[in-house]
Amino acid sequence: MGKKDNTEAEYKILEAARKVFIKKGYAGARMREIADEAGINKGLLHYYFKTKDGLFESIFDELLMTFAPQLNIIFESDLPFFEKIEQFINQYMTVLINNPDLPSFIVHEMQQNEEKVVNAILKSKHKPNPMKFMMQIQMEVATGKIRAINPVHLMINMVSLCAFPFVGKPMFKGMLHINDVEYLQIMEIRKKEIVDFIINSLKI
Amino acid sequence: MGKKDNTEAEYKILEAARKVFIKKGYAGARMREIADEAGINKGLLHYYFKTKDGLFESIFDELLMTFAPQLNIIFESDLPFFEKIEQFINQYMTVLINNPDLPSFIVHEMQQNEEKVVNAILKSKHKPNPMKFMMQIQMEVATGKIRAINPVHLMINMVSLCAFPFVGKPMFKGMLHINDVEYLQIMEIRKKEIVDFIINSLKI
DNA sequence: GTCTATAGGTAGATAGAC
DNA sequence: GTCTATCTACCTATAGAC
Repeated sequence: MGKKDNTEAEYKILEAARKVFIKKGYAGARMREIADEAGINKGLLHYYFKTKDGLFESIFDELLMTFAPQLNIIFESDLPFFEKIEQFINQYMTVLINNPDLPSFIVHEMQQNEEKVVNAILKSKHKPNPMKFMMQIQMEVATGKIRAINPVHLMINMVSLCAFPFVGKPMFKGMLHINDVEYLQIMEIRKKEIVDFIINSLKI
Repeated sequence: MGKKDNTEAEYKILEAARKVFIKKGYAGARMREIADEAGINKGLLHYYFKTKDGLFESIFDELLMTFAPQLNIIFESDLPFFEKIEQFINQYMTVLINNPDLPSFIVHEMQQNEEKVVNAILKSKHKPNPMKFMMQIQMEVATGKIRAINPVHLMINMVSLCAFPFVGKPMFKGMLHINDVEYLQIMEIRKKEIVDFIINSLKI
C-alpha cells in the first residue's frame, strides 16, 4: 500500500475523534477506539497528532465555534426585538437538532476545565457578547414595548429553553417513553413552542 | 491504630466518592483520589467496596433520588395549578442551589449509560410520572384558565428553566464576568423570575 | 479493620521496519 | 505515510502483614 493523500487520513482521524470524544468525553475516550473508528492504526494517530490532548484541542475549538457564532447572531444583529428573538430560537434550535449530542459534551468538558475553556472563548474572535442584546431588552422595557423583566434572566431563559432538552434528552425520553426519532420530531415542533412561550410572557 | 467505628470509614468513603465522582465523572475519577479525599488508604476502598463500579453505583442511585422525588411533588400533588407551578419552581431551584454541580454530573452519566440509568429510574419507586400533571395542564386549557399550550413542552420548559443555568454555569459565568457567589445570588433571585416568566406566558 | 506491597491489565506514547 | 512491536506509566484490584 503506497502513500495516500495525507489530508484524507488526517480528515478521517478528525472525524473519528470528534465522534468518539463527543460520545465518551475526554476522559472516557480511548486512542484505540479513535483509531478503529478512523480505520487506521493507533501509531498513525500519534504521527498526525502528537498527544491525546493535542487531538482533543484540535476538535474542541472547532466544536465550540459551532455554537458561539450562533449566539452572536442574536446579540449583535440590528433586527426588531421580537424578530430577533424568533430568528435566534429558530437558528439555535436548528444547530442543536443537527448536533443533538454536542451540548452535553460541551458543558461537561467546560466544567472539567473551566478556566482553560472560558479563556479560550474569551480570546476567540467569536466571543459571545450579550451586552448589546441586554441593553436592547432594557430599552424595550423602558419604552413600554414589553413588561418589566430582568435582561440577564431573559437571556438565560432563551438559551435554557433551547439547550436543556438536548442535555437532558435521556431523562425526557424515559419520562415520555419515546425513541430518538420521535424526540427530534418534538424538538422540531418545539421551535415554534419556545417562540410563543417567550413572546406571550413578554406582552404587557 | 486499633479498629475504628466501621460506619465512620464507610461514611467518609462515600462522602469522598460523591465529591470526586461529581467533580470528575466516572471515567475521570481515580480510586487514589477518592482514598486521599477520604483520608484513608487505597486498599481500604476495596475492602468496603469491591470495585470502582460498585462504589459508583452506591452513590449514583442516592444522587438520582435527590432529584426524582422533587419532580414528583409537582406531578402528583393536588394543589391548584398556579400554586403547583410556584411550589415546584421554588422547591426544585432550592435543591439545585444546594447541589449546584449535581445536574452536570447526572446528565453526563445518564448519557454515558442511557439504558442502564433509565431502567434504574423506571424501576424506582420514585419514578417521575408527569402524566397526571400534563393532564391537569390540558384541563386548564380546556376550561379556559390558561392559553392553549402543549403540555409536554410546558413540562420541558419548567425543568429547563430551572436546571440549565446550573449545567451551563461556566458558560454564563464567563459571559457575565461574575464569580460563583454572585452566580448563586442570581439563582436565588431567579426563583421568582422563572415563576413570573411562566405565569405571564400562560395568561389568556 | 487498616495498612504496604505488588500483581495484572491497559492506557498513551515511541521506535523502527517497510 | 503506515504499520507492528514495545516501552513506560498508571490504574484497578488483590495478597498478605499487622
